[in-house]
Amino acid sequence: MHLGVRSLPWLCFSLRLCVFCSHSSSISGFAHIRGWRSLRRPGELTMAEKVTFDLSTLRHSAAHLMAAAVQELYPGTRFDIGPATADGFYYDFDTEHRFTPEDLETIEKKIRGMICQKLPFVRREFTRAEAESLLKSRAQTFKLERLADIPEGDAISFYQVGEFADLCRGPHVEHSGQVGAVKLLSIAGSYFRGKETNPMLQRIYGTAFATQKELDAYLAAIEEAKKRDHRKLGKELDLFSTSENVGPGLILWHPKGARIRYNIENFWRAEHYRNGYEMLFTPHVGKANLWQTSGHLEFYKDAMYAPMEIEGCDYYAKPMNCPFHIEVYQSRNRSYRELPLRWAELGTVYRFEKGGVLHGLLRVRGFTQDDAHIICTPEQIESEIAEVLRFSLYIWKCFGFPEIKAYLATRPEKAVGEPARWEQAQKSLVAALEKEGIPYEVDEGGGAFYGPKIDLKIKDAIGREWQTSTIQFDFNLPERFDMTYVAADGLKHRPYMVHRALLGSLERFFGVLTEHYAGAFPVWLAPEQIRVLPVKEEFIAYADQVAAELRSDDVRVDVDRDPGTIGPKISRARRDRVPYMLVVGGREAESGTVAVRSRSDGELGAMPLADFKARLAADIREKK
RNA sequence: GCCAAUGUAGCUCAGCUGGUAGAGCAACGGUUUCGUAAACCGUAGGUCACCGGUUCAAAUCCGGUCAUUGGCUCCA
Repeated sequence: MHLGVRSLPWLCFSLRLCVFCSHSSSISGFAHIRGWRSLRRPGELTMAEKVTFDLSTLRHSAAHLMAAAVQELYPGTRFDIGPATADGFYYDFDTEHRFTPEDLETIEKKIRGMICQKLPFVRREFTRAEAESLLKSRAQTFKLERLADIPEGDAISFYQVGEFADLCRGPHVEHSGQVGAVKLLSIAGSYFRGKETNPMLQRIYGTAFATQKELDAYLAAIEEAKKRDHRKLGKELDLFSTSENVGPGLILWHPKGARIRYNIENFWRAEHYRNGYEMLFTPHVGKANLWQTSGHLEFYKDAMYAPMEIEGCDYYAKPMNCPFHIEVYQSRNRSYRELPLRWAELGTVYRFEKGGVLHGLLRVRGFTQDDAHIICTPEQIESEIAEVLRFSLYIWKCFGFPEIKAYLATRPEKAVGEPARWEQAQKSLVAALEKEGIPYEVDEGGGAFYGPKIDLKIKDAIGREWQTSTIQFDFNLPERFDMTYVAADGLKHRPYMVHRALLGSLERFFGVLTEHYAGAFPVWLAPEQIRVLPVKEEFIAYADQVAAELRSDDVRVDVDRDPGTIGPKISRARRDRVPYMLVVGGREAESGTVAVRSRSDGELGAMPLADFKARLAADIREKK
């Protein structure tokens, strides 16, 4: 009994099934019997086996197989949905049983069994009433809600594989053998329909590929990503930490991490000055009335650190820098002749993020924004945006991210500012994107309530995308703070204001950078650029001499003073991802040379120290 | 915040069904004097996240708290 239709636990409620069964045995190819549309029978699939399916179809089918396995192993489970995702699939279940990692293996085994059996995926259409009574009889409450979502007039279809039939639009592979290779990856909780007030379901994530080889490659990629995990590398390379005594989501930068950050910041500052920005410094806290005016207390109070009362006045740790920048603007009258103003600050802000969302450096409670505000006239806005885009691309190139994607986020339903201004702002964003020749996608309704924005995503060394830069129009704050400038007509006008962050948060960016370089920071950023390794204890003196000379050129250099052999020294330097090792012994001491070993190119042989310095200078200049 | 898992030496981890902790690396001391991916010997290091309970006895069982991890929700 290949189809298992007769023993259907919850589909078999109509005589039609019997009709189908008797016919299907004699029909090859597609069969249409009162709504049933069968696919080929398993024995006749020789041709179909060569058919390749869209990966997301295959994964969606894999999700059904997983659900089928779960239904069999844990009877009484209620099902929600099981779609394909970017790298795999999941299915949401509601069951008394709490899934454990061991269960994943059991379920996986069952799935493999079904794959071997080449069970067909069978589609059947129902009327709404039939579907409803079917789902009701099985107490599939979540499915009933999903059914109600299907618009009147749309087809209501079920797909069955093995013993499991699921309300589902499809499409699916023809039979389970085509699912290929499946791996279940993790268990997680997830709210029904993603709403916090709804019950929490158990979600199992997995992935599937047409072949085991592709699956293995994917799993290897996961392993590679794990090796690059900034939390692991941060510990291993002694870059940063958090402490229970300090508080979750608050980062302690260790000397080596701080060195890298300092290099990033210095570069950032120099480039900003070169590109017409000025720097501001503003306080970490401000009075409640400031946040009242800005609207933060109204919109984001829950996400702000609780106030501290000083002299009968509430002060809040800043969740944003903008109100302070606006206060600088408001410190005197402004003329159109001053505009545009481009004010930047590496401002550390504090946001009370919910405990469960914190993640290494990528999601924290205290972070430093590379924030800037551009205050300009409406006429200047387009060229200012274009300039920010050009500047961003340049910065990303310097940090080794040549591939950038842009997203234009437009007016959401709840928004401030007249639609005409939104229209105009969005138009200038598009014009700027086109002027810089940056391909972009439109994120309809994805803008902030106060204005449209462009988000940039960068692609790292192993192809992952990270959202970092954001360029946001703001119709809200200039109004709220009643910002004005005196124009040529002698009248007060409202300036345009743009928030923009390139690196985003320095903490987050540092995490991304660590993963991008797998901890092997390029010479210009590396906390320790050079390590001098004497081959014998007696050459430590010469090593010190070499180090001193490099240090006088502001090179970040250390000497491995361990009295041991050269092997372990090289091993340690490699472990610490030092870009250059200089091995020195009797030969080098005599000739005033260094034997250079590069992290990326291995042994380069002995060369005069001056030659090495030239090479190093070139690396730094080229940001290698 | 919600669901689940985890928390043992600086790091990576072992420690079964309860009988008051162990390895490797790192650190420190010594031996070795050595030329490109880890020499040898030794020493020290732990209120087993924290608090409470059960028990003659708790790293181990139970409850709570905190932190971390995988997700969900959120992300100005």
